Amino acid sequence: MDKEARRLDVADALFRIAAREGLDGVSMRTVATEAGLSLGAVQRYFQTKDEMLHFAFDQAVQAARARLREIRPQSGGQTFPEALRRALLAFLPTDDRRLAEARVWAAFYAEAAVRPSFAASLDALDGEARANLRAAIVQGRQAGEVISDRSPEALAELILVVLDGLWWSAVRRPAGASTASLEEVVDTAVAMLSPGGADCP
Amino acid sequence: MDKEARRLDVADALFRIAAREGLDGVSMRTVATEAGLSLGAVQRYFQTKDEMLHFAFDQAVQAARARLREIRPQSGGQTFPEALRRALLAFLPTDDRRLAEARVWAAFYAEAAVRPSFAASLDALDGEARANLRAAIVQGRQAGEVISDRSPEALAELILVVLDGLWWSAVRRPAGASTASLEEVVDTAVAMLSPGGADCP
DNA sequence: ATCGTATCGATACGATCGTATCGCCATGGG
DNA sequence: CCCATGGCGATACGATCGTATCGATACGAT
Repeated sequence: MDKEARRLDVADALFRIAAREGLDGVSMRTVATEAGLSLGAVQRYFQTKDEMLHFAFDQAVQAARARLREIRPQSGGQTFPEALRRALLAFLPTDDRRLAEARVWAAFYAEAAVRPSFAASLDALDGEARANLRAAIVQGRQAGEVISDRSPEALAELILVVLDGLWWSAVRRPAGASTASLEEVVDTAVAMLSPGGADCP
Repeated sequence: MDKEARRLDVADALFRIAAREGLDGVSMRTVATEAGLSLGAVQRYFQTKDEMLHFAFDQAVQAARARLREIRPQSGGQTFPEALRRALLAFLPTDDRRLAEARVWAAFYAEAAVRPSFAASLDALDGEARANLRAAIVQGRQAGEVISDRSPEALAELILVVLDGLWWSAVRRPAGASTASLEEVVDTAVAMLSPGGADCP
Protein backbone atom coordinates (compact mmCIF):
# COMPACT_ATOMS: atom_id res chain seq x y z
CA MET A 1 0.00 0.00 0.00
CA ASP A 2 1.14 3.51 -0.79
CA LYS A 3 1.39 5.38 2.45
CA GLU A 4 2.59 8.62 0.92
CA ALA A 5 -0.32 8.75 -1.51
CA ARG A 6 -2.80 8.50 1.37
CA ARG A 7 -1.02 11.26 3.21
CA LEU A 8 -1.46 13.41 0.12
CA ASP A 9 -5.15 12.54 0.02
CA VAL A 10 -5.53 13.62 3.63
CA ALA A 11 -3.60 16.82 2.95
CA ASP A 12 -5.92 17.52 0.01
CA ALA A 13 -8.92 17.18 2.28
CA LEU A 14 -7.25 19.58 4.69
CA PHE A 15 -6.71 22.06 1.86
CA ARG A 16 -10.36 21.93 0.85
CA ILE A 17 -11.48 22.65 4.40
CA ALA A 18 -8.95 25.43 4.91
CA ALA A 19 -10.05 27.06 1.65
CA ARG A 20 -13.68 27.00 2.77
CA GLU A 21 -13.45 27.77 6.49
CA GLY A 22 -9.87 28.66 7.27
CA LEU A 23 -7.57 26.71 9.55
CA ASP A 24 -10.10 27.06 12.36
CA GLY A 25 -12.27 24.54 10.57
CA VAL A 26 -9.44 22.02 10.40
CA SER A 27 -9.62 19.29 13.00
CA MET A 28 -8.65 15.65 12.94
CA ARG A 29 -12.31 14.72 12.66
CA THR A 30 -13.34 17.21 9.98
CA VAL A 31 -10.35 16.29 7.86
CA ALA A 32 -11.14 12.60 8.24
CA THR A 33 -14.75 13.14 7.21
CA GLU A 34 -13.74 15.31 4.25
CA ALA A 35 -11.29 12.64 3.13
CA GLY A 36 -13.93 9.92 3.52
CA LEU A 37 -11.95 8.22 6.26
CA SER A 38 -12.44 7.51 9.91
CA LEU A 39 -10.62 9.35 12.65
CA GLY A 40 -8.53 6.30 13.35
CA ALA A 41 -7.36 6.04 9.76
CA VAL A 42 -6.15 9.63 9.70
CA GLN A 43 -4.38 9.04 12.99
CA ARG A 44 -2.48 6.17 11.41
CA TYR A 45 -1.01 8.45 8.77
CA PHE A 46 -0.47 11.43 11.04
CA GLN A 47 0.15 10.69 14.68
CA THR A 48 -0.52 14.27 15.77
CA LYS A 49 -2.38 17.22 14.35
CA ASP A 50 0.85 19.17 14.30
CA GLU A 51 2.43 16.55 12.08
CA MET A 52 -0.54 16.73 9.72
CA LEU A 53 -0.42 20.52 9.55
CA HIS A 54 3.30 20.54 8.95
CA PHE A 55 2.97 18.00 6.17
CA ALA A 56 0.26 20.03 4.47
CA PHE A 57 2.20 23.22 4.89
CA ASP A 58 5.37 21.67 3.51
CA GLN A 59 3.32 20.40 0.59
CA ALA A 60 2.15 23.93 -0.16
CA VAL A 61 5.67 25.31 0.18
CA GLN A 62 6.98 22.64 -2.14
CA ALA A 63 4.33 23.45 -4.74
CA ALA A 64 5.21 27.13 -4.54
CA ARG A 65 8.88 26.32 -4.90
CA ALA A 66 8.13 24.24 -7.98
CA ARG A 67 6.17 27.09 -9.50
CA LEU A 68 9.08 29.37 -8.71
CA ARG A 69 11.54 27.12 -10.48
CA GLU A 70 9.21 26.80 -13.42
CA ILE A 71 9.48 30.54 -13.90
CA ARG A 72 13.21 30.77 -13.47
CA PRO A 73 14.60 29.57 -16.82
CA GLN A 74 14.63 32.72 -18.92
CA SER A 75 12.04 31.15 -21.19
CA GLY A 76 13.30 31.69 -24.68
CA GLY A 77 13.46 35.06 -26.30
CA GLN A 78 11.33 36.97 -23.82
CA THR A 79 12.43 40.38 -22.69
CA PHE A 80 12.62 41.02 -18.98
CA PRO A 81 9.41 43.06 -18.78
CA GLU A 82 7.48 40.37 -20.65
CA ALA A 83 8.87 37.62 -18.48
CA LEU A 84 8.20 39.59 -15.31
CA ARG A 85 4.63 40.29 -16.32
CA ARG A 86 4.04 36.63 -17.04
CA ALA A 87 5.67 35.57 -13.77
CA LEU A 88 3.65 38.00 -11.68
CA LEU A 89 0.38 36.93 -13.27
CA ALA A 90 1.37 33.30 -12.82
CA PHE A 91 1.65 33.74 -9.08
CA LEU A 92 -1.57 35.67 -8.69
CA PRO A 93 -4.84 33.83 -8.04
CA THR A 94 -6.66 34.79 -11.21
CA ASP A 95 -9.01 31.83 -11.39
CA ASP A 96 -11.13 30.00 -8.85
CA ARG A 97 -8.75 27.12 -8.40
CA ARG A 98 -5.86 29.43 -7.65
CA LEU A 99 -8.13 31.48 -5.43
CA ALA A 100 -8.86 28.43 -3.31
CA GLU A 101 -5.14 27.70 -3.07
CA ALA A 102 -4.52 31.30 -2.16
CA ARG A 103 -7.02 31.19 0.68
CA VAL A 104 -5.15 28.23 2.10
CA TRP A 105 -1.91 30.14 1.79
CA ALA A 106 -3.43 33.10 3.55
CA ALA A 107 -4.38 30.88 6.47
CA PHE A 108 -0.86 29.45 6.65
CA TYR A 109 0.57 32.93 6.34
CA ALA A 110 -1.37 34.09 9.36
CA GLU A 111 -0.37 30.96 11.24
CA ALA A 112 3.27 31.76 10.52
CA ALA A 113 2.92 34.93 12.60
CA VAL A 114 2.52 32.67 15.63
CA ARG A 115 4.37 29.49 14.61
CA PRO A 116 8.10 30.11 14.07
CA SER A 117 8.67 26.90 12.14
CA PHE A 118 6.21 28.05 9.50
CA ALA A 119 7.80 31.47 9.39
CA ALA A 120 11.21 29.89 8.78
CA SER A 121 9.96 28.05 5.71
CA LEU A 122 8.36 31.19 4.37
CA ASP A 123 11.59 33.09 4.90
CA ALA A 124 13.50 30.42 3.01
CA LEU A 125 11.02 30.59 0.14
CA ASP A 126 11.29 34.35 0.15
CA GLY A 127 15.06 34.19 0.01
CA GLU A 128 14.94 31.83 -2.93
CA ALA A 129 12.54 34.08 -4.82
CA ARG A 130 14.72 37.08 -4.03
CA ALA A 131 17.84 35.37 -5.35
CA ASN A 132 16.15 34.24 -8.56
CA LEU A 133 14.70 37.66 -9.12
CA ARG A 134 18.00 39.36 -8.49
CA ALA A 135 19.71 37.13 -11.04
CA ALA A 136 17.00 37.87 -13.60
CA ILE A 137 17.34 41.59 -12.96
CA VAL A 138 21.09 41.55 -13.42
CA GLN A 139 20.67 39.62 -16.64
CA GLY A 140 17.91 41.90 -17.86
CA ARG A 141 19.98 44.93 -17.02
CA GLN A 142 22.79 43.74 -19.28
CA ALA A 143 20.24 43.66 -22.06
CA GLY A 144 19.22 47.19 -21.16
CA GLU A 145 15.73 46.05 -20.25
CA VAL A 146 15.73 47.13 -16.63
CA ILE A 147 16.22 50.55 -15.13
CA SER A 148 19.65 50.90 -13.62
CA ASP A 149 19.44 53.73 -11.13
CA ARG A 150 18.64 51.39 -8.25
CA SER A 151 20.46 48.35 -6.94
CA PRO A 152 19.23 44.95 -8.10
CA GLU A 153 18.58 44.08 -4.46
CA ALA A 154 16.29 47.06 -3.96
CA LEU A 155 14.44 46.35 -7.19
CA ALA A 156 14.01 42.68 -6.33
CA GLU A 157 12.70 43.61 -2.91
CA LEU A 158 10.28 46.10 -4.45
CA ILE A 159 8.99 43.58 -6.94
CA LEU A 160 8.44 41.01 -4.23
CA VAL A 161 6.64 43.61 -2.15
CA VAL A 162 4.39 44.46 -5.08
CA LEU A 163 3.73 40.77 -5.64
CA ASP A 164 2.78 40.28 -2.01
CA GLY A 165 0.49 43.28 -2.07
CA LEU A 166 -1.16 42.19 -5.29
CA TRP A 167 -1.55 38.73 -3.96
CA TRP A 168 -3.36 39.84 -0.82
CA SER A 169 -5.51 42.19 -2.83
CA ALA A 170 -6.48 39.27 -5.05
CA VAL A 171 -7.17 36.97 -2.13
CA ARG A 172 -9.73 39.34 -0.70
CA ARG A 173 -11.49 39.59 -4.02
CA PRO A 174 -14.69 37.53 -4.15
CA ALA A 175 -14.57 34.43 -6.33
CA GLY A 176 -15.35 35.13 -9.95
CA ALA A 177 -14.64 38.86 -9.73
CA SER A 178 -12.90 40.67 -12.51
CA THR A 179 -9.12 40.60 -12.62
CA ALA A 180 -8.81 43.61 -14.93
CA SER A 181 -7.64 46.03 -12.26
CA LEU A 182 -5.12 43.45 -11.09
CA GLU A 183 -3.59 43.27 -14.54
CA GLU A 184 -3.56 47.04 -14.79
CA VAL A 185 -1.53 47.31 -11.61
CA VAL A 186 0.83 44.63 -12.89
CA ASP A 187 1.29 46.54 -16.12
CA THR A 188 1.91 49.79 -14.31
CA ALA A 189 4.46 48.25 -12.01
CA VAL A 190 6.25 46.47 -14.85
CA ALA A 191 6.34 49.62 -16.95
CA MET A 192 7.97 51.54 -14.13
CA LEU A 193 10.81 49.06 -14.03
CA SER A 194 11.51 49.38 -17.73
CA PRO A 195 13.74 52.13 -19.13
CA GLY A 196 11.59 54.80 -20.69
CA GLY A 197 8.52 53.26 -19.17
CA ALA A 198 8.26 55.97 -16.55
CA ASP A 199 7.36 59.58 -17.04
CA CYS A 200 10.42 61.39 -18.35
CA PRO A 201 10.90 65.06 -19.00
CA MET B 1 -20.01 53.23 36.21
CA ASP B 2 -18.57 53.62 32.73
CA LYS B 3 -19.58 50.62 30.73
CA GLU B 4 -17.87 51.67 27.52
CA ALA B 5 -14.54 52.18 29.26
CA ARG B 6 -14.65 48.62 30.58
CA ARG B 7 -15.43 47.31 27.14
CA LEU B 8 -12.32 49.09 25.91
CA ASP B 9 -10.29 47.51 28.70
CA VAL B 10 -11.50 44.09 27.66
CA ALA B 11 -10.74 44.84 24.03
CA ASP B 12 -7.22 45.88 25.03
CA ALA B 13 -6.71 42.57 26.77
CA LEU B 14 -7.92 40.83 23.63
CA PHE B 15 -5.41 42.80 21.57
CA ARG B 16 -2.53 41.82 23.83
CA ILE B 17 -3.42 38.15 23.53
CA ALA B 18 -3.93 38.32 19.78
CA ALA B 19 -0.56 40.02 19.38
CA ARG B 20 1.16 37.26 21.35
CA GLU B 21 -0.67 34.14 20.24
CA GLY B 22 -3.00 35.09 17.41
CA LEU B 23 -6.77 34.87 17.49
CA ASP B 24 -6.50 31.18 18.36
CA GLY B 25 -5.40 32.19 21.81
CA VAL B 26 -8.43 34.42 22.31
CA SER B 27 -11.16 32.85 24.39
CA MET B 28 -13.63 34.31 26.86
CA ARG B 29 -11.56 32.93 29.69
CA THR B 30 -8.10 33.97 28.49
CA VAL B 31 -9.34 37.47 27.77
CA ALA B 32 -10.93 37.69 31.20
CA THR B 33 -7.73 36.57 32.89
CA GLU B 34 -5.62 38.95 30.82
CA ALA B 35 -7.96 41.80 31.76
CA GLY B 36 -7.84 40.81 35.43
CA LEU B 37 -11.53 39.99 35.45
CA SER B 38 -13.61 36.91 35.93
CA LEU B 39 -15.39 35.12 33.14
CA GLY B 40 -18.71 36.39 34.45
CA ALA B 41 -17.59 40.00 34.34
CA VAL B 42 -16.54 39.77 30.71
CA GLN B 43 -19.85 38.11 29.91
CA ARG B 44 -21.63 41.09 31.36
CA TYR B 45 -19.97 43.44 28.89
CA PHE B 46 -20.06 41.10 25.92
CA GLN B 47 -22.87 38.60 25.84
CA THR B 48 -21.23 36.47 23.17
CA LYS B 49 -17.71 35.95 21.90
CA ASP B 50 -18.79 37.17 18.50
CA GLU B 51 -19.92 40.44 19.97
CA MET B 52 -16.57 40.84 21.71
CA LEU B 53 -14.61 40.08 18.56
CA HIS B 54 -16.68 42.47 16.50
CA PHE B 55 -16.22 45.22 19.05
CA ALA B 56 -12.45 44.73 19.08
CA PHE B 57 -12.31 44.57 15.31
CA ASP B 58 -14.39 47.72 14.93
CA GLN B 59 -12.07 49.39 17.42
CA ALA B 60 -9.07 48.51 15.27
CA VAL B 61 -10.81 49.69 12.12
CA GLN B 62 -11.74 52.95 13.80
CA ALA B 63 -8.13 53.52 14.88
CA ALA B 64 -6.91 52.87 11.36
CA ARG B 65 -9.49 55.26 9.97
CA ALA B 66 -8.34 57.93 12.42
CA ARG B 67 -4.74 57.44 11.34
CA LEU B 68 -5.88 57.68 7.74
CA ARG B 69 -7.64 60.99 8.37
CA GLU B 70 -4.62 62.28 10.24
CA ILE B 71 -2.59 61.84 7.09
CA ARG B 72 -5.11 63.35 4.73
CA PRO B 73 -4.70 67.12 5.24
CA GLN B 74 -1.90 68.05 2.85
CA SER B 75 0.23 69.00 5.82
CA GLY B 76 1.65 72.40 4.99
CA GLY B 77 4.24 72.90 2.36
CA GLN B 78 5.21 69.30 1.76
CA THR B 79 5.64 68.07 -1.76
CA PHE B 80 3.75 64.97 -2.77
CA PRO B 81 6.75 62.63 -2.63
CA GLU B 82 7.65 63.88 0.85
CA ALA B 83 4.10 63.51 2.09
CA LEU B 84 3.76 60.05 0.54
CA ARG B 85 6.98 58.88 2.09
CA ARG B 86 5.86 60.11 5.49
CA ALA B 87 2.42 58.54 5.11
CA LEU B 88 3.79 55.17 4.05
CA LEU B 89 6.24 55.05 6.94
CA ALA B 90 3.46 56.13 9.30
CA PHE B 91 1.41 53.09 8.40
CA LEU B 92 4.25 50.64 8.61
CA PRO B 93 5.04 48.89 11.88
CA THR B 94 8.51 50.31 12.44
CA ASP B 95 8.58 50.01 16.22
CA ASP B 96 7.59 47.31 18.67
CA ARG B 97 4.30 48.91 19.63
CA ARG B 98 3.20 49.18 16.03
CA LEU B 99 4.47 45.67 15.40
CA ALA B 100 2.16 44.35 18.11
CA GLU B 101 -0.74 46.24 16.57
CA ALA B 102 0.19 44.90 13.17
CA ARG B 103 0.16 41.32 14.42
CA VAL B 104 -3.38 41.86 15.64
CA TRP B 105 -4.32 43.28 12.28
CA ALA B 106 -2.79 40.30 10.53
CA ALA B 107 -4.97 38.00 12.59
CA PHE B 108 -8.09 40.01 11.76
CA TYR B 109 -7.05 40.11 8.13
CA ALA B 110 -6.89 36.35 7.97
CA GLU B 111 -10.22 36.10 9.78
CA ALA B 112 -11.75 38.37 7.14
CA ALA B 113 -11.05 35.69 4.54
CA VAL B 114 -13.66 33.57 6.29
CA ARG B 115 -15.93 36.15 7.97
CA PRO B 116 -17.71 38.36 5.40
CA SER B 117 -18.66 41.05 7.92
CA PHE B 118 -14.98 41.64 8.61
CA ALA B 119 -14.19 41.70 4.92
CA ALA B 120 -16.85 44.35 4.34
CA SER B 121 -15.27 46.69 6.88
CA LEU B 122 -11.87 46.17 5.34
CA ASP B 123 -13.25 46.92 1.90
CA ALA B 124 -14.80 50.14 3.19
CA LEU B 125 -11.49 51.16 4.75
CA ASP B 126 -9.73 50.32 1.52
CA GLY B 127 -12.14 52.45 -0.47
CA GLU B 128 -11.60 55.39 1.82
CA ALA B 129 -7.84 55.12 1.52
CA ARG B 130 -8.13 54.83 -2.24
CA ALA B 131 -10.27 57.96 -2.48
CA ASN B 132 -7.94 59.99 -0.27
CA LEU B 133 -4.93 58.83 -2.19
CA ARG B 134 -6.52 59.58 -5.53
CA ALA B 135 -7.31 63.12 -4.41
CA ALA B 136 -3.74 63.63 -3.23
CA ILE B 137 -2.39 62.32 -6.53
CA VAL B 138 -4.57 64.64 -8.58
CA GLN B 139 -3.48 67.55 -6.44
CA GLY B 140 0.17 66.55 -6.61
CA ARG B 141 -0.06 66.15 -10.33
CA GLN B 142 -1.21 69.74 -10.76
CA ALA B 143 1.96 70.73 -8.94
CA GLY B 144 3.95 68.57 -11.35
CA GLU B 145 5.07 66.32 -8.52
CA VAL B 146 3.56 63.08 -9.77
CA ILE B 147 4.18 61.23 -12.98
CA SER B 148 1.30 61.70 -15.39
CA ASP B 149 1.48 58.82 -17.84
CA ARG B 150 -0.83 56.65 -15.77
CA SER B 151 -4.31 57.28 -14.43
CA PRO B 152 -4.64 58.47 -10.84
CA GLU B 153 -6.72 55.38 -10.13
CA ALA B 154 -4.01 53.03 -11.32
CA LEU B 155 -1.35 54.91 -9.36
CA ALA B 156 -3.46 54.92 -6.20
CA GLU B 157 -4.06 51.20 -6.57
CA LEU B 158 -0.36 50.59 -7.08
CA ILE B 159 0.58 52.61 -4.02
CA LEU B 160 -1.93 50.76 -1.88
CA VAL B 161 -0.62 47.48 -3.20
CA VAL B 162 2.92 48.50 -2.33
CA LEU B 163 1.76 49.56 1.13
CA ASP B 164 0.06 46.22 1.69
CA GLY B 165 3.12 44.32 0.55
CA LEU B 166 5.45 46.40 2.69
CA TRP B 167 3.14 45.97 5.62
CA TRP B 168 3.11 42.19 5.40
CA SER B 169 6.85 42.13 4.92
CA ALA B 170 7.20 44.20 8.08
CA VAL B 171 4.80 42.05 10.05
CA ARG B 172 6.87 38.94 9.43
CA ARG B 173 10.02 40.71 10.55
CA PRO B 174 11.07 39.69 14.08
CA ALA B 175 10.61 42.32 16.76
CA GLY B 176 13.52 44.71 17.00
CA ALA B 177 14.88 43.93 13.54
CA SER B 178 16.27 46.63 11.36
CA THR B 179 13.88 48.66 9.26
CA ALA B 180 16.54 49.96 6.89
CA SER B 181 15.52 47.75 3.97
CA LEU B 182 11.91 48.75 4.53
CA GLU B 183 12.78 52.41 4.15
CA GLU B 184 14.87 51.67 1.09
CA VAL B 185 11.91 50.04 -0.62
CA VAL B 186 9.72 52.98 0.34
CA ASP B 187 12.25 55.39 -1.13
CA THR B 188 12.53 53.39 -4.33
CA ALA B 189 8.78 53.22 -4.75
CA VAL B 190 8.31 56.93 -4.03
CA ALA B 191 11.08 57.88 -6.43
CA MET B 192 9.44 55.92 -9.22
CA LEU B 193 6.27 57.93 -8.83
CA SER B 194 8.10 61.24 -9.10
CA PRO B 195 8.88 62.83 -12.48
CA GLY B 196 12.53 62.31 -13.29
CA GLY B 197 12.85 59.90 -10.41
CA ALA B 198 12.96 56.91 -12.68
CA ASP B 199 15.65 55.89 -15.11
CA CYS B 200 15.37 58.12 -18.18
CA PRO B 201 17.32 57.95 -21.43
C1' DA C 1 -5.00 -24.15 8.70
C1' DT C 2 -3.09 -21.06 11.93
C1' DC C 3 -0.86 -17.25 13.41
C1' DG C 4 1.19 -12.52 13.23
C1' DT C 5 0.71 -8.23 11.50
C1' DA C 6 -1.07 -4.30 9.27
C1' DT C 7 -5.17 -1.53 8.74
C1' DC C 8 -8.88 0.88 10.46
C1' DG C 9 -13.37 1.77 12.75
C1' DA C 10 -15.28 2.59 17.35
C1' DT C 11 -14.97 4.35 21.60
C1' DA C 12 -13.01 6.54 25.77
C1' DC C 13 -10.74 10.29 28.29
C1' DG C 14 -9.37 14.64 29.89
C1' DA C 15 -9.15 19.40 28.56
C1' DT C 16 -11.10 23.50 26.88
C1' DC C 17 -14.47 25.87 24.56
C1' DG C 18 -18.98 29.11 24.53
C1' DT C 19 -22.85 29.82 27.10
C1' DA C 20 -26.22 29.76 30.92
C1' DT C 21 -27.43 30.03 35.67
C1' DC C 22 -27.05 30.75 40.45
C1' DG C 23 -25.78 33.20 44.57
C1' DC C 24 -23.05 36.61 47.19
C1' DC C 25 -22.34 41.42 48.15
C1' DA C 26 -22.37 46.27 48.00
C1' DT C 27 -25.07 50.27 47.51
C1' DG C 28 -28.66 53.56 47.34
C1' DG C 29 -33.83 54.83 47.65
C1' DG C 30 -37.88 53.91 50.47
C1' DC D 1 -33.15 50.09 58.77
C1' DC D 2 -34.45 47.27 54.99
C1' DC D 3 -34.57 45.56 50.80
C1' DA D 4 -34.34 45.62 45.85
C1' DT D 5 -31.19 45.81 42.26
C1' DG D 6 -27.09 45.76 39.56
C1' DG D 7 -22.31 43.97 39.36
C1' DC D 8 -19.63 40.01 39.43
C1' DG D 9 -17.44 35.59 40.91
C1' DA D 10 -18.34 30.61 40.90
C1' DT D 11 -20.02 26.84 38.87
C1' DA D 12 -22.56 23.85 35.60
C1' DC D 13 -23.56 21.98 31.00
C1' DG D 14 -23.14 20.25 26.52
C1' DA D 15 -20.12 20.24 22.55
C1' DT D 16 -15.82 19.61 20.43
C1' DC D 17 -11.09 19.20 20.59
C1' DG D 18 -6.47 16.13 20.44
C1' DT D 19 -5.02 11.87 21.80
C1' DA D 20 -4.99 7.03 23.36
C1' DT D 21 -6.71 2.42 23.34
C1' DC D 22 -9.15 -1.60 22.02
C1' DG D 23 -11.35 -4.89 18.94
C1' DA D 24 -12.55 -6.52 14.40
C1' DT D 25 -11.06 -7.74 9.84
C1' DA D 26 -8.03 -8.86 5.97
C1' DC D 27 -3.96 -11.00 4.28
C1' DG D 28 0.55 -13.17 3.59
C1' DA D 29 3.90 -16.38 5.60
C1' DT D 30 4.88 -20.56 7.91
